[in-house]
Amino acid sequence: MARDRDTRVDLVQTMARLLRDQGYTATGRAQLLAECGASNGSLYHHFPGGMEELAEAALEASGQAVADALLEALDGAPDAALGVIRFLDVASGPDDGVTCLGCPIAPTALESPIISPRLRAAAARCFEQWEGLIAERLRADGWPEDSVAETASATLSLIEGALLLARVSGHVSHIAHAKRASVSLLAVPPVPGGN
Amino acid sequence: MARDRDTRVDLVQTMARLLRDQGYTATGRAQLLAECGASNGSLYHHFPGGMEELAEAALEASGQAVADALLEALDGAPDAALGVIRFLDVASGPDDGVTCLGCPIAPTALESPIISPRLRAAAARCFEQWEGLIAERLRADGWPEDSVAETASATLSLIEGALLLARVSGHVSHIAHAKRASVSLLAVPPVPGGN
DNA sequence: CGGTCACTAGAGCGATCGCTCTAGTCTTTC
DNA sequence: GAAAGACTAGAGCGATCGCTCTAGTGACCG
Repeated sequence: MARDRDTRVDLVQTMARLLRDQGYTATGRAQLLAECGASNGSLYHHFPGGMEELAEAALEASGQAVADALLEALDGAPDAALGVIRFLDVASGPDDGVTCLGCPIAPTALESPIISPRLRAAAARCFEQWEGLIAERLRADGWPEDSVAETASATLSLIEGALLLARVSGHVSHIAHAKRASVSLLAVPPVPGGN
Repeated sequence: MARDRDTRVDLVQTMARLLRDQGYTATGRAQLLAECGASNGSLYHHFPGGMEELAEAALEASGQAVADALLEALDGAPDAALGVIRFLDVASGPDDGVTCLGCPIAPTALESPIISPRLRAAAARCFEQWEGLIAERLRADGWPEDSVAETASATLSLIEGALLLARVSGHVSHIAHAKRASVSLLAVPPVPGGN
């Protein structure tokens, strides 16, 4: 059964990479099969639902990988802001000063609402999970409950936006700017009611 | 030649809407022509470069529309943070509590780097312009020059990320959270007048 | 009036799309 | 060794892709 696992994993990982680089619609079956060396029959054996089912599996795999990285970064940092900074170091990919891989979910997420409700839901689950991880850390740091969800949401927005801008513009500096912004965003929590 | 102008404008506006809703690759020629009632011949008369040229024109139109809204919001607000808040009110679209139209550039921008360098460049120009408008306002508010670009970048990241999350999740609350975050992000600059 | 030109309508092209289906090759199990 | 089942290879399907091309329409100008 080793052969089976390999092909299936190959399909998911290749699809995940293509979704990150160019989104769902732009990823044709022919390109996918060519790049991972699988055959058409294998694809429909492992994923009877076709491209959409494979894409969903790929989104889930990417989402979990990001969640793992985020959790590790947050756990290993003295406070949430430093955790976010550590995460962005990893998430922005190998730094060649120009290319930023960006979020593996966002491209598919943005085209999904009309194209495929199924993929939209999968993407939404990823974002929700990540936001939950950040919120959890804020709670552990003693943030007041009524500002936890709000701050976690804004932090994730900042991260996603920075990855988007960095990737499109080719300027990794957007990531650096987001890091510093996260410090002021995640400064010591204000007293409840101070707004 | 009013007829000419109308068809051309129709094409651009319909394309802009489709790009916002589903991105470039997912927008087929047939759908475009059906939704704006133009014929294939008209498309290639006005845009000899085909779908890609039309998409570039649509991105530019959308980008300018956003720039206009952003400038108006910033100009009419007492400080940058309130300007951003005003802008987000407009940019998130008519509020039905669920749907958020989102950024008209982002979907195409994210799939463009590999698909079409031309569209990537057009999208990058839009983001650059918007960031410039925010930076200008910060300068006018007396922000020290060495933090203007950085803060403008982070602010745009926050905006883009919030629009993304709101659209994918269907929770407009992400927009509200970004508004409050922009307040702490755009709090009074360190040393007014000093450098 | 006839000529010119901007514009539109839409048939038709080859290429590619996602997918189905059959035949074949493995590994496992008795 | 034979049967069974998991998996792969790849030909072929109808539909749709972006695009080219020709014919036709109507407004303007001499």
